[in-house]
Amino acid sequence: MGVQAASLYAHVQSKEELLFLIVDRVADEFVTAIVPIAADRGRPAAQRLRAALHAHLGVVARNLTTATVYFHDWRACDPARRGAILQKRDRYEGAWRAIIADGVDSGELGPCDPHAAARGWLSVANWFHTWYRPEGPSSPGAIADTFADLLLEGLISR
Amino acid sequence: MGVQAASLYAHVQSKEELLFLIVDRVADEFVTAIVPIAADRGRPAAQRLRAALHAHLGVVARNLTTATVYFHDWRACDPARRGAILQKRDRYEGAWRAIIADGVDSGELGPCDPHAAARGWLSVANWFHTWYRPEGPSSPGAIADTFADLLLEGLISR
DNA sequence: CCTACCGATCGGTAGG
DNA sequence: CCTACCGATCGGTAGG
Repeated sequence: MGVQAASLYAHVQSKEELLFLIVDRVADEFVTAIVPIAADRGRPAAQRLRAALHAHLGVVARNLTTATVYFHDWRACDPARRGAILQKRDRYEGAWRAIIADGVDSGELGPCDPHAAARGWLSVANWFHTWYRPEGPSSPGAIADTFADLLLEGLISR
Repeated sequence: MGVQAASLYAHVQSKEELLFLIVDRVADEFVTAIVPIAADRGRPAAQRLRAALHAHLGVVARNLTTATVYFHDWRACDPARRGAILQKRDRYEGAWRAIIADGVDSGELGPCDPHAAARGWLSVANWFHTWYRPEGPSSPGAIADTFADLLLEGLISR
């Protein structure tokens, strides 16, 4: 940022608060991005899952540095702040589970444990930041489509 | 380890060397675990992928602490050692891609980009260490089966 | 937002 | 493997 390290303390009380401000902002971006998709219960679950993956990879791609801090260092927050982050993460992951549960209830998706299935989608989504490079050949949107196809249709030929 | 921090320097030259010894050992475990599966080209690709996921989650579950260091901190190695780690990782991920390519060639798996498909499987595999707890209700083997089903058959009802 | 500074911790060494 | 120690870095404060 072109600023002396000591100057940061005019803006934050401690290094730990700075970490929390970064991590909490990313957590909010994830929640904000999925809220409209979670609310759109009339739409087919497959489309909503695809949209959620698009949204997630978009948040990561637009905030690659801070998203990496979010995934890497949220555990380093003090217990109270970590609790606030965990609540937002739980809300976010709950939205994924609810979308899958909707699809299972309607028969659109095969019978499955929404918790386990959401974990699969979130694994792909959360691992993304470790390998995505903006200068690479594929856009986050194209990558989201590729993985949505894999997770919806599977690998087995038919 | 019940030892003074300074005493470690009787065994390692630097903190960086200690990091490398941990990370390199985990990298070797991954490679060793997949070699026989990669070599077993007569077997259906779906079975080999399932076995590879079993093997991967087993390595992580049996080395939860060091595997976490592996995923979290391999980038902190100095460039030369980081290169050695990357070579092992590339060899490991190449084995996954080869299994998928075998399945695509034989028609057992649908037409797909083995690179992208392997990335999906490896995302699930590599994210595992962030949430797995040995005292939890599911064994690594059961978890591997659940995810293998999801990735092979997909979520869509049929 | 910078300079000057402080105490604590950290990576590492010497000597036993 | 421990004690005693060293220089450098780190988180943070005071004063401007």
